[in-house]
Amino acid sequence: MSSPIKVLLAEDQSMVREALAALLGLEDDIEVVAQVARGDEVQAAVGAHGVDVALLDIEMPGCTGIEAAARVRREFPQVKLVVLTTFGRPGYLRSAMEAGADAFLVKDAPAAQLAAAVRKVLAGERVIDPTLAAAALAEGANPLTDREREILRAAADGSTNAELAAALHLSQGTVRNYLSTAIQKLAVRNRTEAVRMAREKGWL
Amino acid sequence: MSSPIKVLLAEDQSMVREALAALLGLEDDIEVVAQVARGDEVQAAVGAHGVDVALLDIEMPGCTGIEAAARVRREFPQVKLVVLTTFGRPGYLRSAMEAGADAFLVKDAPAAQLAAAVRKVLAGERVIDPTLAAAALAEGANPLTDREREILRAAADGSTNAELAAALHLSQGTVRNYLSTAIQKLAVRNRTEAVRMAREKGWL
DNA sequence: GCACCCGCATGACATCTGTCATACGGCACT
DNA sequence: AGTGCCGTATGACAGATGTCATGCGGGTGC
Repeated sequence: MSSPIKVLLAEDQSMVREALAALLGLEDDIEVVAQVARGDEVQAAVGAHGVDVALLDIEMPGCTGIEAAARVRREFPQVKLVVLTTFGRPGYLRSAMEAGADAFLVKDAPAAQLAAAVRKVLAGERVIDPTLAAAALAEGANPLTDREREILRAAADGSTNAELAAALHLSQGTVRNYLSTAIQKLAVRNRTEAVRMAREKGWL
Repeated sequence: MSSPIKVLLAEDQSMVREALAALLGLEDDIEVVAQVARGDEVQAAVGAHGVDVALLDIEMPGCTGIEAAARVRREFPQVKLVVLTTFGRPGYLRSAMEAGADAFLVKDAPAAQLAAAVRKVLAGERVIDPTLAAAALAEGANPLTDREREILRAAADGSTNAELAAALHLSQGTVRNYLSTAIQKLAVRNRTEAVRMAREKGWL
């Protein structure tokens, strides 16, 4: 074996992050050289430590792991990217792949797959749960327009049409039209269900 | 040192669970003797392994860690209970304490606190984040009645009044009345905000 | 150039939601 | 026995929400 694989860990919950570090630390050929708790610190840390593989959680403050992946891919194209997430949402998988991820793992997969994925991506392989890949292909692409997504996201907290209109500088009628088309595209019956559905699919 | 502290780990995401096990495994005086992925498997596992400390995540299939804690407390009063959660919701802390938990940790606390908490509860101490304890005391108890909570929970997925009425065998007007009083108690302006607020407080 | 989609807007209409007053039986506490 | 809260219910009303038709300007693709 030559020098160990240098890994960066990005995950906002300290306890989980450090636990994953402990797990990877058990492997002789892997060394966790950096840990960050925010998406917007990933890029700098990758640059500073000569990282081979970046392990990115999706849900993080600062920016999402997917956004972070895209940035690293642009600036350091040789760095391998593993996206790790709690939720196996097909839409997440799709965006992760579009951002240039080499592997996509869900946190309820067995722990052994983590180290295995690190080694595989370094060998040039891609690692994706086949079930999830099938689901992502089956459900097709996100049918929502940018505006519809924006409004759904803003409506998620229970804001009224009037508040949405004010926040997004739109007329109230326009807000209602967008919500209405989103509701139809998602085949649901009101904004609450629309938000739930979009979240579930990873389209939000 | 006598024999190591026997710990049970209950957490549904395998990767996180096994990572936490790796973390605790680094400690000489702690041994993870059992791992379960469901709340309803905790009780049996505690009985089968002569566990000293049970480490319970709240969000789990089967039953919640809090419910599991209450059951273990009833059947095995000498077992120490550490509740571990992603969300530092004051209402969760309150219910965990009422269920008989000895410690309450949030996952974004430093990893070192985990092993420390295990040792402390075994020594008879209680471990609670002081900030969270203050918040729990400041906000008072859950103001919602059983029925209100039940209806809020059912309304969370975007069901209409008619559906709620059918599901809960109530008249539509009654559903609206309950939602209305819940909305007022939570000082919000519609059901969506009410659900969000109740979730945030850990009252749902 | 012409279709087509997107973003934006208005107005009208039907339905859903939230509020309020009021009522009754049951239970708990005084 | 009286007071008060909870669960349940009804009816009426105002305001929010969802749908539909229609319109306009800008961009993209053929």
